[in-house]
Amino acid sequence: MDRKIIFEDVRDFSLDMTFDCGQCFRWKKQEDGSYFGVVRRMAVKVHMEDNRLVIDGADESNRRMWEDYFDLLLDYADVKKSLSDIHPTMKEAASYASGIRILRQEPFEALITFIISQNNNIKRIAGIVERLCENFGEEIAERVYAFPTAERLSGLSEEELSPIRAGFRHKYILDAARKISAGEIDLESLRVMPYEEANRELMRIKGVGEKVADCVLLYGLHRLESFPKDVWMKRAMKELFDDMDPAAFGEYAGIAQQYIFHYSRMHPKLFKL
DNA sequence: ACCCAGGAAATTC
DNA sequence: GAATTTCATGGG
Repeated sequence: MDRKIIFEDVRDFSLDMTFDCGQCFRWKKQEDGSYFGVVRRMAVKVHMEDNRLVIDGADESNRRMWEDYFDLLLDYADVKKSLSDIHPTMKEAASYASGIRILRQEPFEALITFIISQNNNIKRIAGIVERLCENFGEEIAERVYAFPTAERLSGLSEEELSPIRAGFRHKYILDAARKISAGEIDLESLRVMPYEEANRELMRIKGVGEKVADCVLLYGLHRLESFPKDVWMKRAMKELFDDMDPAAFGEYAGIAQQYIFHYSRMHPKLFKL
């Protein structure tokens, strides 16, 4: 346990909120309250000590990567302040979900996990993703698996995917893996592409519609202007924001979306009329 | 048994 | 082209 990275004075950050707000599916809470996760074939345990973020099992040489992953360079207090001015309910949601940060997940992982997310619930998504990694990801340590590569998945049949029990989504996963591994779609290029164009590019994959494409762009490519609208968000925008245009949230609409999503999901009674 | 879940494709109107 | 149905699976 001598390999560790410590980030000092980390504000506006809660591991519980960030890992449990539906943006990621592989971080697991441990008995001691820390979280265990795998990112880019690196397995680590993270916890907070006051305002220090501690990443156990990480090499100092990867400090920049982890800083990036947790989006520590963006001033979320500043973002929250400007978003809160836009709408009173936004202020309420941002205050409630104030510890959420948008992770920079791996694009391919975001693509596959959000394909799995369609017409599904978060608990079961996590189970399917876990089985996907155990069955087809490289074992990087004892009983610890990396997220499978596009190349590995592209060689599978629907039948071979059956142990993950994702049902009708198996063919979607295979189409995504094949288009990525063949280079037919280059996820990295989506970082700089005009938003609508990047969204359309992703929708060429079977099982990827506008909402899943929005999620991939937000969680995998850090396009913070993205505003995925699932059933919760549609309800929330209608009931709590009088159907206002999400574009009003501007360049950080994706962060607003995550605050609202978490706030809504934790207050389901708001929608029971 | 019925309904829903971070939707999208297929079908029908 | 817009509205509805279907698609696996599991939990409430």
